[in-house]
Amino acid sequence: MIVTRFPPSPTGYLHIGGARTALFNWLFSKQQGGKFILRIEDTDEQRSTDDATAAILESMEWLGLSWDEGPYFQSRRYDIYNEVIDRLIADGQAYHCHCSPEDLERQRQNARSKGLKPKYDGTCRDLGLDPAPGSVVRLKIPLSGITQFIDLVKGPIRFDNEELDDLIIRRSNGSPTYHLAVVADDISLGMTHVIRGDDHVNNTPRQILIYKALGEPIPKYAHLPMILGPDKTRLSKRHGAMSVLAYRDMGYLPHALLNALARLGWSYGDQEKFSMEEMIAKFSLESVGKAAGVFNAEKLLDLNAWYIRESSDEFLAEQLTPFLETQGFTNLDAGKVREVVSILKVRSKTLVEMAEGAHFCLAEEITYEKKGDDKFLKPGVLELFEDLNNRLAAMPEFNQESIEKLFIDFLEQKEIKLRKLAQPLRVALTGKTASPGIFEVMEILGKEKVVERIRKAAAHIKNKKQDA
RNA sequence: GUCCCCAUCGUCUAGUCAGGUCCAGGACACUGGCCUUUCACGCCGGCAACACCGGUUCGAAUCCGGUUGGGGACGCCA
Repeated sequence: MIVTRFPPSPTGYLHIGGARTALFNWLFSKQQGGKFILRIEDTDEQRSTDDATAAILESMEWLGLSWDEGPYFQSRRYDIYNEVIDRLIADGQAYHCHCSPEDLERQRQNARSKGLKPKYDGTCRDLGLDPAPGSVVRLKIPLSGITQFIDLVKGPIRFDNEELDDLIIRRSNGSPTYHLAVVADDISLGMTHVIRGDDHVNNTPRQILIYKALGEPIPKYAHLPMILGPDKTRLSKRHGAMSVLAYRDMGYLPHALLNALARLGWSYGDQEKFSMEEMIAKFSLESVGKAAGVFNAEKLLDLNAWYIRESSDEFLAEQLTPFLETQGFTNLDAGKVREVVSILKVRSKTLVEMAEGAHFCLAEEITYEKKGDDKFLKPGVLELFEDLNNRLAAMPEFNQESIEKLFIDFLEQKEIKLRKLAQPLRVALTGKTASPGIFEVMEILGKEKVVERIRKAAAHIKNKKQDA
């Protein structure tokens, strides 16, 4: 059985790069009928926080990237790492090093000045030193030869062992370092596939060498291309909202984000939209591209609008509710929400936008947008409003069809075009110059509210006249 | 600096492994039009790319070499 994992370090929020890595691991394991493990890499006590861990779990749950095992916390697995390190020392594969951080800095400077790669010079490698305060444990890297692997997305990659130095596997404070912990965990959890960001390519030979020193089978590797900001540099905070939770709060549907992420680096012919089932069925590491790519926020927005349009009213009403609540609506009428959702979904790109669009229907009072007020609520419409309102008030049945019929007669009598009446009415009824169709708006509002709002608009116009 | 990786429209990409069907296809964005009670949706159209130079070949976006450009890594971070 194949086993994949997503191992974030809890030093910040889950951003879209990490989310994509998690998604690809998840897709691959689902497709192969394997197992997907979540592991929190919190060996850096200084920078790891519980808040970050919580945010990561929340993000994963919101995205629906469920894990089959874990979350494991590396900070609670030190016994495993220590056993591995001690074994390496006992086997002569690792040694105690007494060089100070200052020594190391000097060595790096030295190498750099000679135009070489900065690295440890191996001072303590063959000294047979005992542990001492401040000492670390290093792995013996072969002095020559090459280490190579076949990357499932990039193809064969090889490194000269001379490029590598004896990496530290146990810090002076006794804790294991990243490379050691990752390998020890991946061995103990039975990892078969390591799917991770491009930035780990250079780490791979070191990790392979740890497997070799341990005599353990080496997993398959797949390195995903980096996600870049619009300026083509590595994604970071200054590129704006990159946290998964920020997208949730901006009103994106998890499926839309997932779809956008999947298409960043992976493709399936010309297909742009995938249900989760399709994504799982069609995903393959082979069709992951090699080149780094820029995250296209506009495409995500378009995708989000599309998924909103395609979703059921029930689902959307449920998704929309938290947004309505943050906008101050309480005791929502579920039926009302569903109704307004159904006419709003074709014109909402995000749930935030949709919640704003729902105001006219859910709020008791509306306020007129200045632009619409000035342009359409003018004395010229007063008489139309009053006449129309009398007729509307007398309607026995108040639905789109009957309203439209009444309008046809009314417009004919007054000899005006619908557009002359619709815009002023729209402002009177919704406060805005853009809204769903005017008949839809009227039906959803109901006769009582419609009549009242038209009356208020008329009064408002008269007021303006007096002021002027 | 050293090593590793990469290179098709502004962006995401198809095509590259098995060279001709590609004067390069799709999507987003932008844009012209149609529809229309506004805003959207929808529909029709437009703009726009094989980084460069050599080589192999009857023929190269596709294969090879180099150049340039970009990204990544060089931590007692992960």
